[in-house]
Amino acid sequence: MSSTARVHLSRLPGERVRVVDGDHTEVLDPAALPSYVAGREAHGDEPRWVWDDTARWYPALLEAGVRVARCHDLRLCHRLLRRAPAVDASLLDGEESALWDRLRPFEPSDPALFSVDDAGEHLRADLEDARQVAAVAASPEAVRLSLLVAAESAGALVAAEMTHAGVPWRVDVHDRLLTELLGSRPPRGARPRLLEELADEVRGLLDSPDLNPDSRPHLLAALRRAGVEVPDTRRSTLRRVDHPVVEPLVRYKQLAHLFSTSGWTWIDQWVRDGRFRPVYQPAGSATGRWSSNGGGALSFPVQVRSAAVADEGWVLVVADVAQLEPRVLAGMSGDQALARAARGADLYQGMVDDGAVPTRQDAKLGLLGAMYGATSGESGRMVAGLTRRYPAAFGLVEGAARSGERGEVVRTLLGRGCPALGGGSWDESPDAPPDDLDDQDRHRRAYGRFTRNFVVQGTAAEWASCWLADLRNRLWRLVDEGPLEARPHLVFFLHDEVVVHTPADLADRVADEIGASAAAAGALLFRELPVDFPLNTSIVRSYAEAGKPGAPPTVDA
DNA sequence: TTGGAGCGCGCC
DNA sequence: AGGGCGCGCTCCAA
Repeated sequence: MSSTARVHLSRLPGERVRVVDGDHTEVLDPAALPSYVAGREAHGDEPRWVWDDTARWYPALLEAGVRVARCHDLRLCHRLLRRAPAVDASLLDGEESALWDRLRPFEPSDPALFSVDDAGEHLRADLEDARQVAAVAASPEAVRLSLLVAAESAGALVAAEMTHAGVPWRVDVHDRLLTELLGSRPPRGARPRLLEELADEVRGLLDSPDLNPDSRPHLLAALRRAGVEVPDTRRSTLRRVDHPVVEPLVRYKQLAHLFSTSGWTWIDQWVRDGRFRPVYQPAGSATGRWSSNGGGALSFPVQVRSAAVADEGWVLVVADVAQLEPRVLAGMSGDQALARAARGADLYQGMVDDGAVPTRQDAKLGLLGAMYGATSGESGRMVAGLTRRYPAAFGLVEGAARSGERGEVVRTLLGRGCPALGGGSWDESPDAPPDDLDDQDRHRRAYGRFTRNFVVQGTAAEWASCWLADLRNRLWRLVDEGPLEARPHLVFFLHDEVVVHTPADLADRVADEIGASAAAAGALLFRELPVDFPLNTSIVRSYAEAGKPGAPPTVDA
């Protein structure tokens, strides 16, 4: 690791904080921590703060106006290193290591630093950190793992900062939208007027006055009585049926979904003081992608994005990567031909221009099919032809699938290992391999599809972490002073997309930095093979205006 | 009353 | 027989 000082923070019984800085140890009152940290940051040496869980320590610092430059998140990295195939796991064993194995992510509902019967209260950050540093150093993949560990920790800082700042949210706009589509807010437990009218229309058309359209069995029975035979009530299934009930029923399902997932209850729960503050879990999924356990940050529908509106005099800079995963595949596999197709804004078109496929749609189907393990249909057929044109790229995912089918674990470019077959979290069957041979075979094949996708999705997540980490620093340097939320700052991240809230006069520079950090992330991960990571970037007042190619950037009201 | 499973939806 | 996730709903067992 670098010469950066590592300062270890641990909780002590009696609500004290132990600070270990090299040979120097002191004990602080938690209330004194922000000024201590601010003092160390101000000296410019920017130590690496080592703590058990960023989500536990950092919010209070941010609340006090203290931003840190770097950290090491022991819980995240412990998990990572435990599973990394290139790490000698025995180096992680030692005093308290079983407790680190069991440490759960910090929950925002917990008291910030101390809770009564919390085993973690006694965990020694300095001891665990020493084991992790040694485990990385001893690995043949030390360089890549160091990068991964740093990027993941930086991601944890970004997550806490985004929750702290929040997405600017106009409740009045959201409410107006809901009222137009659903009618005014109903009393608790009731349907809004327009939704109820649609339900009535469906009941009438199916001649089932008591039907609850939210109940699948009832709905299936009512459809059957009306002569509609369907295996399920999915929208795509219903659309194939020719019956007058289909149109109002599909509309009902759409609006019911909006009402329940993004309606007034959601506003009450997640929007405070004009900010939507989702809770992120960096590396919360098996592949290393972020997950979210609050606010539905990963799925808030396009329909309500118009309520995300920049503050007066500010704008949102929205940027997403075009075809992130195929580009990552090109980079990690070293596939020269695919990398060549990836020069420029549209990788799929690049494959067409390359003469590999007749149409853009074919390119997309074939590539996605290869990454997801499609075996049949149009997608499956495309894969065969493309394998000849892009042998390294297609060979890489194919190899990962074979490894999985043999029951082996696979790893990402930076060394994250996937969960073992039957190990639990990759699917819902913890152990107990099926006794039936056919089932066992199916199980292995499913695992092969998982490992196939894991290598690409996981490496894409690593690219995104590096992107975020670099962008975070660049944004911070754009302005000389002021707390985080008074400067250009990240407010949202979703796999391959970022949103930055910034004073309008800095928007162009922010857009440049987003592009520069994307290029930097690519160079960092795939130095041997330059792959482009072009962005669709919009400067908008409202999130809903973003992402329309050709739409003029609107900077005024 | 509660918790988990399964469904269907939405995001990538 | 296409990967990852969260969430709200209904239904049913405890």
